[in-house]
Amino acid sequence: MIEIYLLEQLYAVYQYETLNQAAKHLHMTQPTLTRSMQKIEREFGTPLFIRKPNRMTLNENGILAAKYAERILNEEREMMEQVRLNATVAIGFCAPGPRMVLNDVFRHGDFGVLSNLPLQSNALLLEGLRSKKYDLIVTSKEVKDVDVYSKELCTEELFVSVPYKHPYTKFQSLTYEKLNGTTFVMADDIGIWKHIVEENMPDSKYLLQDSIDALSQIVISSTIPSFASNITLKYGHENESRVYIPIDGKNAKCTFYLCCRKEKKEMYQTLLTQAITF
Amino acid sequence: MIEIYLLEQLYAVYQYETLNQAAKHLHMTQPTLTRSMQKIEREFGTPLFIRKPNRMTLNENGILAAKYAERILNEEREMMEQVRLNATVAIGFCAPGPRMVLNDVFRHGDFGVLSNLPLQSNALLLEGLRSKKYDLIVTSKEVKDVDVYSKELCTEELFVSVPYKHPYTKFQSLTYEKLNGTTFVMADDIGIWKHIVEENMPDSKYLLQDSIDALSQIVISSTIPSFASNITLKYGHENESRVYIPIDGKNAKCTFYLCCRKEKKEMYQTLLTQAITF
DNA sequence: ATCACTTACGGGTGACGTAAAAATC
DNA sequence: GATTTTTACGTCACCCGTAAGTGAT
Repeated sequence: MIEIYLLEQLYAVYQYETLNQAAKHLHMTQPTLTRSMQKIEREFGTPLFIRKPNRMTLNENGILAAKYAERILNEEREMMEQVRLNATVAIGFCAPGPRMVLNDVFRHGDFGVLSNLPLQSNALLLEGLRSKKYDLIVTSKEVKDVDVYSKELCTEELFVSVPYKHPYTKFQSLTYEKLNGTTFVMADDIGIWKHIVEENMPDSKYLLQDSIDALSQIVISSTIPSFASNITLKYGHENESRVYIPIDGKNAKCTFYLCCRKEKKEMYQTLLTQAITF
Repeated sequence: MIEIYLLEQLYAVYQYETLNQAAKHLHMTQPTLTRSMQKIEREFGTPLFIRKPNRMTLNENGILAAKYAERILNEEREMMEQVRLNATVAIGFCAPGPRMVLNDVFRHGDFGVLSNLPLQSNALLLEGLRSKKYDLIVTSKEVKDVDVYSKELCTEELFVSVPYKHPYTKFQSLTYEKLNGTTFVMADDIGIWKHIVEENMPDSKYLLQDSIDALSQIVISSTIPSFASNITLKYGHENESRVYIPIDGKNAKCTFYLCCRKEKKEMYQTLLTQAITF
């Protein structure tokens, strides 16, 4: 039995011609490769190299072995890809909050791999679910379609994030009316929430950030109010230098529903029940 | 990267359905398999089994992975076979002595694998060399064919082996004439030597043994004379309870020649020069 | 009680890196 | 002197077996 790691090393030596070069590409040292090549020869029970004091060349047999190695490595790569693909559950989201929830479920559970697709509107999600682009979708409204099984997943509640000395910190809670007109910094890609805040605070200005890193930087180093939620706070996006104030009113809450095609209900049964954490 | 040994174990679990059975066939313990299957799941990043307290079943994904594993294992087996085959040098011998010599050379040198073919007469060897059944042959006569390159390999000298108190032990050396009529125990498969001793000691009886083990047993536990040679003695077939007496005369020596087709002389150059040890 | 799997612990192999040597260019 | 391969040495990971534990039949 010749292990994959040896075949990988043999193939690298075949490709890069010297142990030195091969070692560089494999991110290891030459002596290790020397030993590996000796081991491979021992296991085949036949020499694969023509050895001269400072030159090592694959012989006819070594080239044959290297070509087999290439085939096997490709098969192995294909196996990894296909098995992972087969295990991937495509879930469409309308907001980043529920994505955090399910990411957490997938990380700790036994449901395979969650593919990371861009956020979409409820309508597009439902269309994608029907066309099997998605295995599951998370919508912000209950779906009453006969072909679709849906179940409440979680409720996200909006918070305003401000620095310690900000005037808002004297309130226990806030409302959209009070906040309307305030300038916020927020991520661009937050799905449904963008419409919600823009509709409820039409006079506010929103400094949209493409990258989460950029947003974090600005939140840390400025006094501009920002948004958070019970979900983002739970999953470690809480900032020590900020105070989080809940927003009252039913428009500041959003309940999400996890949906699948009815015929797949069985398949995702465990997931559908286990995912309920809020 | 999933190593071959893990794929082998996964495939065994697929075949034998329980860890218990698979472990038995793999000659290992269940806990080891448990850990291996956990490791494989970690490396794929997705579950491959449906786990119940005392039952583990491959899920759809696990079956897919197991089938890939089977393919890769077959490829690996094919690689081993083909590379070894490609490295095998088919050598035909007319006697076991030179085979020991070359076996030793192949064991310690870099010439690949020596295939173990039955002993043949010089004529059949030469025919086999021409028809490419053999890459090399070892004959007991120099070959003067124009297509064949031959080189002296070694000279084997015959000894008689007798127990310590045997009457022959008073002689420094013996001759065929003196020995003729003696009963010997000897291996059946000793090629040319069988003819040599039968011709030179026509009145002797030969207790032929098919297996080397049987011969050894008889040599150890009886007082029947037997044969040996400078070569068998060198390669560890010497017996503490026996005395070895050389046989005089040119018919008790045999010089062997290593031959290849002339066009292959280059290829076996190193071997041809390095093999000369007697 | 037996079976099937998992967890905990300890040991030995071996894969790796570092250092240094040998040999060629 | 630079490059390439090999050898020597020490370390750490990990693969394995033993023993004990959990849960189901």
